[in-house]
Amino acid sequence: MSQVSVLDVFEDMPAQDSTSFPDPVGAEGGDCVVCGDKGSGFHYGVYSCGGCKGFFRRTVTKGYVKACKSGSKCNMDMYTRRKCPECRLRSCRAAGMRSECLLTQAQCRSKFLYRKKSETPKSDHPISSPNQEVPVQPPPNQSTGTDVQQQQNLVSDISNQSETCSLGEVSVPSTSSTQPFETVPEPVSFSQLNDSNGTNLVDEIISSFMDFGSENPVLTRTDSTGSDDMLSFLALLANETQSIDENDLDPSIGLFDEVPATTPIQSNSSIEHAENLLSLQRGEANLQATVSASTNGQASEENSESSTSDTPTESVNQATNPCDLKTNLQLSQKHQSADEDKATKEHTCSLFRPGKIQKFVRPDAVQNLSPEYQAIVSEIATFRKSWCEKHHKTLCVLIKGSIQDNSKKERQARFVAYMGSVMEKMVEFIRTVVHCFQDLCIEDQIAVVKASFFDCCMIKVPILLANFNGGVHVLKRILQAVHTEVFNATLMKWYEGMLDLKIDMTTLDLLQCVIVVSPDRPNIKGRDTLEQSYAQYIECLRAYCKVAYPESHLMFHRLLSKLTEVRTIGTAFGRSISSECESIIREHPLVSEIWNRD
DNA sequence: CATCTAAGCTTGACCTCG
DNA sequence: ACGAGGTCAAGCTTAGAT
Ligand SMILES: [Zn+2]
Ligand SMILES: [Zn+2]
Repeated sequence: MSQVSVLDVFEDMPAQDSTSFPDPVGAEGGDCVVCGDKGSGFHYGVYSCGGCKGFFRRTVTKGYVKACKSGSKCNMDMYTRRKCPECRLRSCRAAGMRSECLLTQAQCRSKFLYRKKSETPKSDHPISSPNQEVPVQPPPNQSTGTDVQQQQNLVSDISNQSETCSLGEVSVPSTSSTQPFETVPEPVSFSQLNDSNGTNLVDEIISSFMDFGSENPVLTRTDSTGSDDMLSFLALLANETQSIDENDLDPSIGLFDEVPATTPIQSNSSIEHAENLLSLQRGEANLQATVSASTNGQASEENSESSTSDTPTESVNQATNPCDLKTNLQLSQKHQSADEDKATKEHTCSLFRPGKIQKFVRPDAVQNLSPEYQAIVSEIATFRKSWCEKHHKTLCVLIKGSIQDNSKKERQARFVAYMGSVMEKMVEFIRTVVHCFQDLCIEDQIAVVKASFFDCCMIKVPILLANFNGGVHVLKRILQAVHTEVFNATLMKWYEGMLDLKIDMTTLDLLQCVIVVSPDRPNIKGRDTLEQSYAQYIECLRAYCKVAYPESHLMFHRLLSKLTEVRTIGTAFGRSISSECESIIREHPLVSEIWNRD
């Protein structure tokens, strides 16, 4: 039962210019352009029959179709159209049907909730406990309520709730001690990775890659074999899996003892810190955070009811784990203990070399921006640069650790732990860079993070992969344990497609901002705030594209279409996770808020 | 191996909504 | 009226039992 992803099919097909809005295809009153059946109207831009309309909607939503067995060249008529879904999808695409015309899941959900709300205007008490989140009920399931189907619905519902995501950031929080740029510690060489000449290949390649002077690093792939081509090196690593796994790691370094896959990212010290912070803050959020911060074992009393997350209290084993989304949102500033910092420092390796990064933005480009956008861009760049300096060691440890994970179970645990850490960093990014975030109420903040998590993960994949030695290799190994083959292939294509744009990190971060403040999130009270911010980031992105990619006039439009695409793949990312991971996810409160639902 | 059966999946006519 | 998404009976496919 081989399957082919919708994105793959679309990529194969002659792409329409997504920046323009072509005239509808086909004649009113005529036959379906796809299959020749009697047309019922214009659907997704094409005059087509109800069957093809439904088929296109279902298929795009689902994300994959059964692969064709006869070379993807089947004829389409109203009788044969059922025989080969892949060819039918190709016909739809060829006819000009546009997936952009489908509403996003957030829009659908929004619509559903809106309808539901307006259906029951009487019993709707305007005054509701701030703590009591409107229980976001999924649409009623279809009649066939089997276990498997429920499971699928569950997963898809989660993607409904949490639409987007961000992979680039992992790590140990140490916001308090922002290091001055000039005092970047010199990385200790990870000398095992030597080439035949005895020189340290890794260091050499990475330094040349990172030594981009005053330029914002451009993430790209090339076919050149020059030493400045980070990706060719990554490919090299991918081809040399064995040697990296078995030989290139020096066990004496003991990197892997530090971050076992199953260790929750936050530890006891975070709780203390959370408590300290909470004592300084006032308002309803305090209660929620307190609830979240209490240890799971004790969370039975008055807390259990007010908790919006449905983590079954009895199933959580970690004695202390405040990895709750709310708590996380409270922890705007987390301190890393000196000990931890020291320990991490000792394990610095050359996977990433922040010392080589001078600037994350092209000064000349920024100067041409209006002061408003200049401020936004500079802030993003500063954050990213400081982030790299702060977290590179932890990332190195994590990536090296991932290489070490041999069993599927270990990799799944790593993935879950990693997602938790990504979530933390994403929150840090949002809090630091996206100013309007602070204006939202805590429920909105949670909704926004949940809804953008998967998409952000996808948009940031290039940052992760291009910045870290062996990133592709590591990611592939982990993903094999967690996602379906079909999805992984799609993800790699997405990744390559992003690299082909040759955009820089600041652009990716701007995209992330746009994703985060997308106003079409379900159940948002502060929609106006988001809308304003959204408009601002979109305009900023347009302006930045103009100055940063003067040679590429279509860049802004390409990025917009990537934003559409990222929703599809982000949704697929959330949906295609292996059911084997469920138990692990359940043990990680933060991650379970994203992937599990009631 | 053939047949039966239940469960799961896909389709498309028909529905509501804005 | 139009074109989105939602619904669900009917048909088709698949996996497991006999
Ligand atoms: Zn048709
Ligand atoms: Zn075919």
